[in-house]
Amino acid sequence: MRIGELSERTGTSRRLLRYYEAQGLIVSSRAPNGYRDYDEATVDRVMQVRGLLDAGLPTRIIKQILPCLDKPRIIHFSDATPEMLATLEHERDRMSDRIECLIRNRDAIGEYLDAVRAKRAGTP
DNA sequence: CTTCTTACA
DNA sequence: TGTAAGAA
Repeated sequence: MRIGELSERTGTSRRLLRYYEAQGLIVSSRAPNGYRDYDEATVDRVMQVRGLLDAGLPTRIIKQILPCLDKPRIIHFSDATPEMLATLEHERDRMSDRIECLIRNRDAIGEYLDAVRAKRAGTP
């Protein structure tokens, strides 16, 4: 498929798709007309990348650990160098911190909402 | 019409 | 990351 379809199917702009490729996060072949050509698996790969990006990981880290997370949920511990393990542990901890931060803010918003509702229900 | 590359008030 | 521009 061409970049337009991949863009629609992944909800990612063409600009970003080309950027991901430049960063080595995804790959593509070229059609005779020069257009990028992606295979089905790329759709999942982009979702994979987006998930990692959304989790707060920088593209440079994703580039080096993506080979370890080829398929969703399945880890390739074959090429697990000590550096790689350290990086993964670090990122895992960062995710945990982020999760805690998110929970705090989510709860703060929840409390605010409850307070507003309580006031609205008490003084109509 | 779609994609490519390059560049930036 | 968006968008503009010129070419294919």
